[in-house]
Amino acid sequence: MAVTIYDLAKAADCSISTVSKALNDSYTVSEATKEKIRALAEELGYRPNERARSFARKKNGTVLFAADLSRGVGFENPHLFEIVTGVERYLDEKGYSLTLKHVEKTTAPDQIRSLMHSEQADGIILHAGVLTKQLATVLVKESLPHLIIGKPDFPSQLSWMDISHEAAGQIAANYLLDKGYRRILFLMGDKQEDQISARRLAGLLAALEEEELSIETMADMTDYEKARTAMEQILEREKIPEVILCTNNYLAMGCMQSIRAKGLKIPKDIALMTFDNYPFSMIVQPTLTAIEVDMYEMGWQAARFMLQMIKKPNLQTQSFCTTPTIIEREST
Amino acid sequence: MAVTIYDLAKAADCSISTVSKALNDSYTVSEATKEKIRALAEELGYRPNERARSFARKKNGTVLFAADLSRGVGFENPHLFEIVTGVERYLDEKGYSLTLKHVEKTTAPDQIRSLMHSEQADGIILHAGVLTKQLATVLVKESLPHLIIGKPDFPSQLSWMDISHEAAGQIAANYLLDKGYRRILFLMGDKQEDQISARRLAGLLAALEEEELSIETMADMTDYEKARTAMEQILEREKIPEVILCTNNYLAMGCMQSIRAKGLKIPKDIALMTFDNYPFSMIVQPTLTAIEVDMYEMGWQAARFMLQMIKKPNLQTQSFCTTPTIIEREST
DNA sequence: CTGAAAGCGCTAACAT
DNA sequence: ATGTTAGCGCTTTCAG
Repeated sequence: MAVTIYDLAKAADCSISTVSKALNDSYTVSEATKEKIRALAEELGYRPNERARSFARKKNGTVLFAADLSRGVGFENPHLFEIVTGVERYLDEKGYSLTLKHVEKTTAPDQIRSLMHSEQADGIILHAGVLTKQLATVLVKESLPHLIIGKPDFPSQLSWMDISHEAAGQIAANYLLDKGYRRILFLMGDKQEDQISARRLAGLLAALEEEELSIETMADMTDYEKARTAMEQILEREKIPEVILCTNNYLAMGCMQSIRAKGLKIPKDIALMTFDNYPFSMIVQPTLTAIEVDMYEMGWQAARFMLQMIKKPNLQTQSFCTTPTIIEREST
Repeated sequence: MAVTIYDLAKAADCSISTVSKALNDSYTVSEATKEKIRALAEELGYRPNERARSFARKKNGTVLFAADLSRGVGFENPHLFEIVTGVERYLDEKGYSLTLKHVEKTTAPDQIRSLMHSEQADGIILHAGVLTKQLATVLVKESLPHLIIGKPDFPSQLSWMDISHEAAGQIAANYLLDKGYRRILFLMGDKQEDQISARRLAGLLAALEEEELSIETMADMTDYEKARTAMEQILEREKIPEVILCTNNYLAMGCMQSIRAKGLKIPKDIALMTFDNYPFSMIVQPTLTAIEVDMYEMGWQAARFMLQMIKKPNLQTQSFCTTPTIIEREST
């Protein structure tokens, strides 16, 4: 049997409460006995039983991270795991644990209510992908400590956190302006689906308007191949853009293909820049200048807020995390 | 306050032990009272307190997944998270939870000993990347329920699980032979570091030897650019290979670049195939035939073994998971 | 088939 | 500064 607080008390010739207090560094215990008990604990290899601890304290020291963890998500959405990583690291630093949980959009409200009521965790961070109004109601009404990753697309009392894609757009525009680029073409994603591109564009426009400049855009660039053929046509123009800004690496790759095929040099003849530092902006030739959004950092911040909310349950957080940074490379 | 087993007992006019048994579907309780209690539980919105449960049962229903979760790992190692996903899904199905934990190679032995002794989890799945002999000793000596993801590179009594890269090699070779390809060139990774390529080669050779064929290899293809330039030279030959097999998508991308630049057609003039269905084998033109290793499936299996070992602590598992499959596309 | 009672190992009033 | 004691909410013998 593992050594318990009783064994320690016996060995230290004191009561279990003194041991408990000593180990929890209570100020009502003399430094001398604390020392003694700590030494003894070390010697006997005592490890407090976390189960008993959670039970007595009525909290777990655990936060839940809930998202749709369907097969393939590791590949399709590495961002998600970068966030998870940041969350875990912060929690770990503060003595908390991270429990990862798959939930599905349709069943999430019940699942989450159940998980929280059964007190498996002290709070929950959840990906906006599984959020519904119904779930929002549960979260708010039952005042469950929560934080949504991603801004909900409906008004609510929810606590959430999101990357400022607008800021990313501004940063990108300012960088390009500084570099002397004026004729900019922005390749965006699906017109309906891709809200992120739209928000980036808003940021780009905000920055460019200050200089009374405009920007050309092409939407519905949903994959590599579309970008490649679009780029082919663009290069047929008499006057080509000075720089192509892509909303993701795949599009950038498509552009690069066409630019090369045409025999043009990057960045001499035309520059190329992309949002997201992933997956190949650093491995292609030339390496691509990219606007990176630091998902790890966002996870870290999210965890920080989460713990604050666990401590102050009436706290509400609604904020943008402005973490985009430029990684300057050879393509601009 | 949340509704407890006492409230239920009062409502059902019976003792708490009967309630407990009813809810745990014990056969010593009549079907009638079970029904009554279940209905009442539903009605009152009773959720057993998991903390109390774990405490009383002396187990958590939690398994730990430990790996090095440094910043960037979500991007650099999506495989890892695909495994995690598979693990979580299996555990969830069996009523278990997954706790994700960052550990570092150097401190892992202490961290893990501490985690397990404090009974935060019933078992631990850990990534071979953080495994050391010292840790192996801890795991074995203290007979902690564990499973290593990846075959340890030293002999031990550890339980582990790994993808059969040899099988993947064989599968690849057989596919190519069936397709009628004979002159095969295999682009491998770093000669020292990349054990996986070596194991794939072993499988390739095994299959080819049966047909008394050989294979050409080029090692130290550590990135896109190396593959691109290597490919340029290869295409200068009088007699070029019939098919290029790459150990990862980046190399394939490099090859593709050169093949196109030379004006050759894939697969008419030269075929291309790659290990790993990621990240761009499906988005390039032509789409690439790939040997996919199903990491999700491996995670799933790993979780299955883990639960077995939790139930039978003296069980040992050392096995290869043969999950590679061919995804045939346009490039061959 | 049901109930009484003894924990599970620790925390946190409260008393000394 | 230290000790006593009553839980935390549930499971699990053991009687009945």
